[in-house]
Amino acid sequence: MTDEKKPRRRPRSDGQRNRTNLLNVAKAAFTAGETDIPLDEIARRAGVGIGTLYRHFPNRDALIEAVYRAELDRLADAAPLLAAQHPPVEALRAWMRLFVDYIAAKLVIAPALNGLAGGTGTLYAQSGTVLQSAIDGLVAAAVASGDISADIEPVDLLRALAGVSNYAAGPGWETSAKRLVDILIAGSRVSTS
Amino acid sequence: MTDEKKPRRRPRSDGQRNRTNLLNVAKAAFTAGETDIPLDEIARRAGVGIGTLYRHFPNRDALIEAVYRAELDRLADAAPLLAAQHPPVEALRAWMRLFVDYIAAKLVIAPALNGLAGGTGTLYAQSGTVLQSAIDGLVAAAVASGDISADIEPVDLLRALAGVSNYAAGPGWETSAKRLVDILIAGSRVSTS
DNA sequence: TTGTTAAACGGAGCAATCCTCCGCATATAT
DNA sequence: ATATATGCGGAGGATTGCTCCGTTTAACAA
Repeated sequence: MTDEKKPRRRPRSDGQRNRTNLLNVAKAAFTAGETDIPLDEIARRAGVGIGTLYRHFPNRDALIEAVYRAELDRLADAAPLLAAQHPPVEALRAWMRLFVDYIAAKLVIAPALNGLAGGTGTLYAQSGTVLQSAIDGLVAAAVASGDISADIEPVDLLRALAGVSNYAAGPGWETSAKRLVDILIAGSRVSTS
Repeated sequence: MTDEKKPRRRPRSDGQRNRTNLLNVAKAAFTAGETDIPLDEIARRAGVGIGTLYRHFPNRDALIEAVYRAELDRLADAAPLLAAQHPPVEALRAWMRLFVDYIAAKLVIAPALNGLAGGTGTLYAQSGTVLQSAIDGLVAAAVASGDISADIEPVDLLRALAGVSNYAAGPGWETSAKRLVDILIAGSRVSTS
């Protein structure tokens, strides 16, 4: 497997520009709830040909994943920052709330995302990792400080949060989601019984 | 709104039979992970014409919802049964575990289901109610017995469980899901701090 | 049993969408 | 200025969702 990268040339500037254009347009569309928008339409709005879209993103799922990944990376990056500013348990809570805020900010990538899950589930395996490591650190710190139980698996919390994004509809869902965060925190503490 | 039903005749037997046939075939296909199966194929496997499928279910989403609803009803029906057999908190825990089991039994209707959420979200509003009332009863009993906090909104727990179904992939997901149930129960108890 | 009628059936065909293919244009490097 | 690899663009084949309407058949009455 000689998998070496040989960048004989620098990547072309127009290519980069078109790529980010496509991502922005797609993100805007998905955010606006137009999850079933034809790909031709996305290409048109971005001012490129359909062929260009398909070169950058070989199929619909790849495009969705790319949009999704970009946002998740930003969310993941917030974790170490919060860890530096708050005591462990509060950092964890804050991050989970941030997760909720992301969904509230109409960055509802979840629905689009879930369409993929039906296929292989590989998307989660890939994209999940950045969130995974983000929350891993937060939980590890809280365990180390003796605040929450060592039995807690970070992925459990992630699953719960993911669920929120699906039910993210109807009035009052946001307060409900934040209550859930508190329940999760309370349930994760070292047993006081 | 004269919304009266005038069943001038009894429903035709072949109609009923074809309808259940379609539901069974669709359920089998979705369960097997073929969420993207063409509707023509479903009709073929059920031994009916495509037109028949579309009369019973006006579009793909309607078919998915019908499959989904049938399973959810069964899950909801289990709630009062469990309530009669266990103390309140344990009944709640048992029901939530049953929820997990349903997903484990490859009744993964969730992925298909989530595809719809992107649209209007009305599906959740409709189908969610049967689960809602099921868990409402369980929680109310647990609150009444003084075991869990009155602040708990049942829907919060439902959201979390729904999340599990999305992340239902990879080895060990099931134990993770059951751990989550325990966390939720622990977090819902009357605060001991 | 036989006739009548409303209900259900079935599949050809239209429209929309996904994605491929390949000749053309342009940015990069010499 | 020239060469060439990289990226662009859109026509078109294949697939799928859904509609429409003539034909078939089960339910009911006499």
